[in-house]
Amino acid sequence: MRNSDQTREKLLAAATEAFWEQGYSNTSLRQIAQMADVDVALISRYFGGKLKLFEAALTAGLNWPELIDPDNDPVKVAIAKYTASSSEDHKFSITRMIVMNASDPQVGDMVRQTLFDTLVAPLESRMDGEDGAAQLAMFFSVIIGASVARHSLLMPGMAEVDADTHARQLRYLIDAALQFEISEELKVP
Amino acid sequence: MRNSDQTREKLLAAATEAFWEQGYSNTSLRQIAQMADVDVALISRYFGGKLKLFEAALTAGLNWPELIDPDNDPVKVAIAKYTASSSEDHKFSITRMIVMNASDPQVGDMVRQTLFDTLVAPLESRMDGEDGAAQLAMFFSVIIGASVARHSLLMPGMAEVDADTHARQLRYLIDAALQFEISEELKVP
DNA sequence: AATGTATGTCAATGCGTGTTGACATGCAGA
DNA sequence: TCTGCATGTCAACACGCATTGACATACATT
Repeated sequence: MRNSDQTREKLLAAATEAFWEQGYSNTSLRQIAQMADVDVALISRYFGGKLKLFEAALTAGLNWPELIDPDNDPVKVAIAKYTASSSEDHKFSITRMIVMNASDPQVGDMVRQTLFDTLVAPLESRMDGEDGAAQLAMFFSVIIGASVARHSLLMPGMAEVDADTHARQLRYLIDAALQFEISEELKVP
Repeated sequence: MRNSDQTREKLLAAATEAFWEQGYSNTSLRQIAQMADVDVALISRYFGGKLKLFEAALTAGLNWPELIDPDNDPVKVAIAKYTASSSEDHKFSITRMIVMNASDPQVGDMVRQTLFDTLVAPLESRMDGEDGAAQLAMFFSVIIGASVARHSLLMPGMAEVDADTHARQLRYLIDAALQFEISEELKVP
């Protein structure tokens, strides 16, 4: 039984898993085809090349749709999604995807732009005050740093702790970032 | 005039520049050889392959030697070195090198281990208290996140600000990280 | 000056990659 | 049943890569 839609889905699923786990340059079309149990040539036929397939897999794996939900507090949603995604299926962590591919000459720009469009821009309008932009940047800076330190670098003191403890660490740094004032120093009891 | 030491130095210099700027997989031996104006075959002869050359270039570009100077406050030195390296020659930022290559299947382990040996381990003994390990991890998490956000992702609110402003942002987050207590919430005036 | 070794040059090899075109086969409509 | 198109299969191509070995050349030692 021949079904082109099904094979396209199988290819996209395999590509999403491979690209999100290993990055763009470390994933070959032959590997994806083998995972999907489909001939390699069909990738170029159905998706038009590796770059297009990556583009499709990038948006397919993006699972932060609630971010643009206007009813939710975006920061809380971001924290919840991050901690959830990093504990169970860290595979599909957007920070991991970004950091992994940001320096790639072929897809770096695309990944950066996607990050900006889907994560930064929706939050940008909600930040107010003269330090809003800086706070937002520091917010993402904290999330990205924590993701790298915990999951990529396996930093002692952060990698081996349970999810709740890590959530506390993250929440602590996020709170600090969101209360940054350029003219004020941090005061702690 | 034939001089093997000089060509080795030329190769190592070119390799250091290329590897630190583009990462391991995105740098070819042919490019390095061309930069150094040396034949490609001499790389394998003198260094024993691409992996060994990268290892040499990794330690050659490591310019945080003061970290293990016992007379200096390690945290202050780290901050100073980071801000300095990130403003002028961000090319040789250790955080950039790590994030760029941490997910590489060939050199990821080596890079991670080097980070731990040269940066984390020397600081580990100086952290005290039950939250010392967590504070240290959060300290590096903040540094890495800031580096990525500012230089790799060009995050608005962090990338376009001058070095002094960024140093204030970084210092603010570092102070917060170093004062983390697992049982205490952050309080800000 | 002759010789031997260190250094440099060049070509080729084997491998993996993405992509393309020719051909085969299954399936639906006439 | 027969025809035509969609779908799948296979092989080949061109490219870039790291690595190796044979050969040439410069230099130092005798």
